[in-house]
Amino acid sequence: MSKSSAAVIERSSARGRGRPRSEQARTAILQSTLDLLKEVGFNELSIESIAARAEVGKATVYRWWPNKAALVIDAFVSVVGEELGFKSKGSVQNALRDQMRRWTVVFRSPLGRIVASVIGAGQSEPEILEAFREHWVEPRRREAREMLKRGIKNGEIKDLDPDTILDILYGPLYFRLLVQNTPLSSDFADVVLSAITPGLFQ
Amino acid sequence: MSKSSAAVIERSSARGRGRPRSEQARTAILQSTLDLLKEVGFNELSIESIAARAEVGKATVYRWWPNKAALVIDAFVSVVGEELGFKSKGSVQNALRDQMRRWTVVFRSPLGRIVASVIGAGQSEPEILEAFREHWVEPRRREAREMLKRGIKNGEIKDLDPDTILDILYGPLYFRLLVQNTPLSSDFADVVLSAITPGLFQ
Amino acid sequence: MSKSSAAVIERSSARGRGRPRSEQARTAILQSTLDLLKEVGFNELSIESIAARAEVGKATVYRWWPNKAALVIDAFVSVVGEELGFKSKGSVQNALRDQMRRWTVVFRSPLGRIVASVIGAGQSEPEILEAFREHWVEPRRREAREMLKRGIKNGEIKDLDPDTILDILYGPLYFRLLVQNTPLSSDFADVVLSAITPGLFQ
Amino acid sequence: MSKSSAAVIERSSARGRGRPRSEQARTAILQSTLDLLKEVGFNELSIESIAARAEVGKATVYRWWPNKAALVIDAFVSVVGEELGFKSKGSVQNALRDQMRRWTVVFRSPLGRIVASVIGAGQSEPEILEAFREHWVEPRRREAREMLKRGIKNGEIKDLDPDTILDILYGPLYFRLLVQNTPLSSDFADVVLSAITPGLFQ
DNA sequence: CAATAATCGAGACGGTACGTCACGTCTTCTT
DNA sequence: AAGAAGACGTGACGTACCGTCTCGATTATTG
Repeated sequence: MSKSSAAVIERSSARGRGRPRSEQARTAILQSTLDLLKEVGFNELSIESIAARAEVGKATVYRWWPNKAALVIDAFVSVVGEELGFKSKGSVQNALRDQMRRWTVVFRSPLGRIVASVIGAGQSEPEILEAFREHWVEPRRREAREMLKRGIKNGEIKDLDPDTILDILYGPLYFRLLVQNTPLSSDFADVVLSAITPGLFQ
Repeated sequence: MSKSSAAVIERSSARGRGRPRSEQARTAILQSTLDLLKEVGFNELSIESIAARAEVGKATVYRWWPNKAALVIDAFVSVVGEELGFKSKGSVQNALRDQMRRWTVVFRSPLGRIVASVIGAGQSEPEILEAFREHWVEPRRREAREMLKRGIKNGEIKDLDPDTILDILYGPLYFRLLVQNTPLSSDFADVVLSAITPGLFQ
Repeated sequence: MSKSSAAVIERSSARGRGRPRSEQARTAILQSTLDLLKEVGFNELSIESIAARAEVGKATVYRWWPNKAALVIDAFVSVVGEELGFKSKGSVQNALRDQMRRWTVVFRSPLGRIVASVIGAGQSEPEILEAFREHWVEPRRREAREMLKRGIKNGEIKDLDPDTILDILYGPLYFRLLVQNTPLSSDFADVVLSAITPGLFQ
Repeated sequence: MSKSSAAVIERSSARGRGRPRSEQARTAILQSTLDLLKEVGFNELSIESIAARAEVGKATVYRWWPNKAALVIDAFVSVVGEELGFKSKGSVQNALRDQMRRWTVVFRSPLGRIVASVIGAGQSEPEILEAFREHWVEPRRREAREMLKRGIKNGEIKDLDPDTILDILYGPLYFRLLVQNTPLSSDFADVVLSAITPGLFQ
């Protein structure tokens, strides 16, 4: 979390001569963005209101983020913690169940609405989607892929492409997050995993 | 197409005294909306540009649709054909495979981008999501549910909630449509179905 | 005065199809401009404040005037009455004295500060100066030139270029208006005319 | 040039402890100001662009000049040479003709545009006008006044207030400089002087 | 067949937010 | 202490659309 946005905005960077960037302004902007994102959603979110709430000049926002999309991504990334990693030490199956359940919790929280907003905004702005994949999907997939590969190697699960497996497992959760046809309960995670279990585990 | 917008705009059948609504204007507006939706996405879509392209007064748009969302929904609904119904007459499994494959084709077409735009826009505007479910998801689910119930009754598939099954089957397709991490090939439909088969079919 | 600004902004103009221009808005904008011009001067004058005071959208200002300069000129011209024409019916000499005296009065009034502002602004923006000459200098010169030509024809004054004569007569008044080294009294007009009399009248 | 800016900025002769003021920076700033004043005029002149062109920190400009007006005045004063003094040793009339001709040359030069800019800027900012009178008008008037008084005393010219005479003689030149209705030729100086001669010289 | 009435296009209206620019101030390191 | 660099909060710029409104013109039904 600490230097999360460094991935998007190159700070540090040789320490130039002028007045250094205000960390306070940066934090206030990201926080205001998150707050407003939750309150009004991406479409109604205006740079003007972000700057006003952060008590910051509009130009300071534009100095560091080229557009609303980049700012939203950065705010989003800055808040993405480690709470979604795999914690179970047991079988692959247990680890998956445990983590999928935790995702349903996250998806029901305000962070879930932000994730949905970001994917939604990404449908109009490719770079948002790109950043979403890079900063949200990929970091989680990296870990999951390793675990699945281990499972494949030790014969616990069938030899399928790990990314395909993950699309199948998490796709339904995203579907309910985004389409909201049915509430996203923890049970749903269990059902999805159970349904896939015979086809996945040997 | 005929009664498409009737769902949103209740046109009086009483046939008042004045000049009747111009069918040409209505069609041109919906078509311009679809075209621009494909070109620039929902966020960058402006009523101003729609009216200009349709060669129509802005007030004519506002007279018939209360906001951009309603217009997009109506345009979307007007273009949703019947081409996505179940056609196979064989087993449930074959019908599913056949239709899932056809969905990947649709999702790769311009209509796929529109579906994605509508879901995306729906993340900020609940009524768009509501309309998406009502006019897109539900009509297709109705048919699919019947088929699954038949499969359950005749013992071909396990006794699970049909909607849950459909979320599991189609969720991954929507995931790829929306997140675009991997191209949506027809093979993917087969893989999803295969993976779910042992857990679904008895 | 009534349709004075028509010279700058072409109104009337065949009566297009759309909603007609709001005369009320136009008047309020010109009046606000004059008021603010007197209060803060040309440099500190902002379109934003003009629009706010006129209770008008900023875009309405920009729709009709390309920039601050054009607006100031138009406001300026709209207030230029006929009070500066030649009224005396006697000799050319009497007419000149009478009018030069009246100019010193005008130059000491708020209108004088506006004239000075316009000339001042014109030093940075050529089109302001152009408009000043066209809408202020030239209309007055036309009349004066005729009178001088009559005086030359009937032998009252020497045969010099009328514009040169007028530059000599009015230049000193403008000098005091602009440089403000000495207050512009009516007496000064008399002194200038007296000094030039032996060289001008035969 | 040497003590030019002393009039505006009182530089301490006490020679404080720290790094002394950079003469190079001061010169570069004044030169950039003059250059840009010629190029874009007073209104479009920005401290930002002056500092950039002088390759100087913005704060360095603000440290020594309180505002744009003071800087322009200082730059203007720094460039005002002695080349406009009276050189002719003959009659007052010859001296005036000679000098007025030289003024038309100056007014057509870049310095003429600067003089015009300064007077123009002075219409919005009184201190500029004040400085213009003090540093430009008055030094020249001092000399001219003496000469006129001599002429009055020896009977060459009539007993009129010298400043009034000078306003009458130079007003028309300033008028053409500022209003630009007619090019400022040397001939014009002769015409003005000739026209005033019978009323001025005995 | 005229009168009435709702629609149409066009486009101006008061607004809001955009992204940019310069303001004058400040904070850092360098000279 | 002064310099350059450059970030800061502020506020106006000129533009694009918003959703509303007023026009003249058009096209129906109704008396």
